[in-house]
Amino acid sequence: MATVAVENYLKHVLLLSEGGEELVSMGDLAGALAVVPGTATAMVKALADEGLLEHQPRLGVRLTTRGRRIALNVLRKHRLVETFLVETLKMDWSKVHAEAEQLEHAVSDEVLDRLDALLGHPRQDPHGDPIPNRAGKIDSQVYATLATCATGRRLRIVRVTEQSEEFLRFAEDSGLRPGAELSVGERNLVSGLVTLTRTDGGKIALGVAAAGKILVEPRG
Amino acid sequence: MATVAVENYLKHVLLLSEGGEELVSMGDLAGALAVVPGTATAMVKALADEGLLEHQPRLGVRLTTRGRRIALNVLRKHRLVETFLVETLKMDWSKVHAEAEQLEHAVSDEVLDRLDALLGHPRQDPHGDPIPNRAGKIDSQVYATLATCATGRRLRIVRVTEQSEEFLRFAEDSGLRPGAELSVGERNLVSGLVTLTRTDGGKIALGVAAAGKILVEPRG
DNA sequence: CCACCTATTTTGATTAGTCAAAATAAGTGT
DNA sequence: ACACTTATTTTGACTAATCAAAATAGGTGG
Repeated sequence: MATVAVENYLKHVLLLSEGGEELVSMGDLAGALAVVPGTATAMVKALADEGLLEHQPRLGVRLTTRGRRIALNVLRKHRLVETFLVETLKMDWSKVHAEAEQLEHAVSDEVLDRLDALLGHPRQDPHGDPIPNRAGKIDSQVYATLATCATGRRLRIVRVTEQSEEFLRFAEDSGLRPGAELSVGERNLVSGLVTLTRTDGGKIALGVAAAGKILVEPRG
Repeated sequence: MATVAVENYLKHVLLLSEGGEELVSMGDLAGALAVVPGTATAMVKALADEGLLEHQPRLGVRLTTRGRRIALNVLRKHRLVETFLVETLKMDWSKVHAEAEQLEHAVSDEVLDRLDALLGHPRQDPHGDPIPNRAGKIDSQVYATLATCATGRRLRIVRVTEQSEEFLRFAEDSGLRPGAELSVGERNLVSGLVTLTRTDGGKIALGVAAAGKILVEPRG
């Protein structure tokens, strides 16, 4: 059975490869896992020996089919647990990521399936992140962000791709959660400022980096 | 923060001391944790240095106040999680012990409190084991067992003190779960056999060791 | 009192995961 | 082509938790 550390390495390789087939650099992986680069190299070598990922020295890593299967299962646990914490236990969506980081390694497949049923087989978690189904299939639709979308049009927030508690608390306080509707007033590339208008007329200013974390679709 | 191993050592010292103040022998502790005796000695020495338990060499160990506080919190998590798995997720009570062994180390105090509220602050888990409250207080009523109680009287099962899946499946199939009513027909100390009569008239034979795992109170 | 049995402790090794710091490989610009 | 920068890998050391097996300490029975 995969240890907690192994599950975390595989999960982060999956997240960093955006679901695609690109190589993930050792630096990015080490950064995501908060370990020094040498540690990541050592661990990656071991995981490659186990056949869970493919290591191209000095270039990066990519999941094997087996590794991907495990990573998707961990991600499914993470996101279903987050959904449970918000929907059933009424926890604040800014806190559930940290909780799920622990629980994702302790929840069995049977509990997972029962949670899934209890919640009505949700497709997204509270942040709008897609939940892989039991077969490991995951919606990977590409959305525009508040940093890249057309201005003036009516939009709906579909996803917030940032897990830090501070960011999410800010988003919550500003009404920027999945499902909320708004439009982009103006975007100043020089100052890096994006101005939003909520349906209630309220205006919010946002840095372009933060705006890039918020995915939207045209309302319709 | 206490590691998983530390939490397990403290929890098992608590369980083996029956809530009382008696010393727990190293052999019993090592057995409960499924480690060799030398491992338990080493770990106990470390925990004593941390001030979590008191080690009397060659005699045994006992929890300190700090160790007891942690152990009770772990036990509370274990039993509330079991209750959640049975009540909310409708899992079989014979399986929830193993699940809770994992989850008890991953559930935060905040999630714990919300589970407690969701379940309506239960006093016992599905096996009838008392759940410590948040302050660490735990019902420690002494009950008779099917091996020690008077024969002929009408009884109610209050608790089944054995966690193994096989035993619990047998108990379930025989209608021996907390709340069930029955009486002890006869008890043969020579053969070690206990005969039970259910309310529906059905008879069940049980070894005296198994009978000792089932706690009862006079119905009334 | 001595030999023996049993529980406990010690000692030496092992594994997983980690860090710090030195060594190396791969560009990049001049 | 050469010196530089930067990412990656290697090396050596450490911690937590464990096992196997040898050493030891208490009783217990004769």
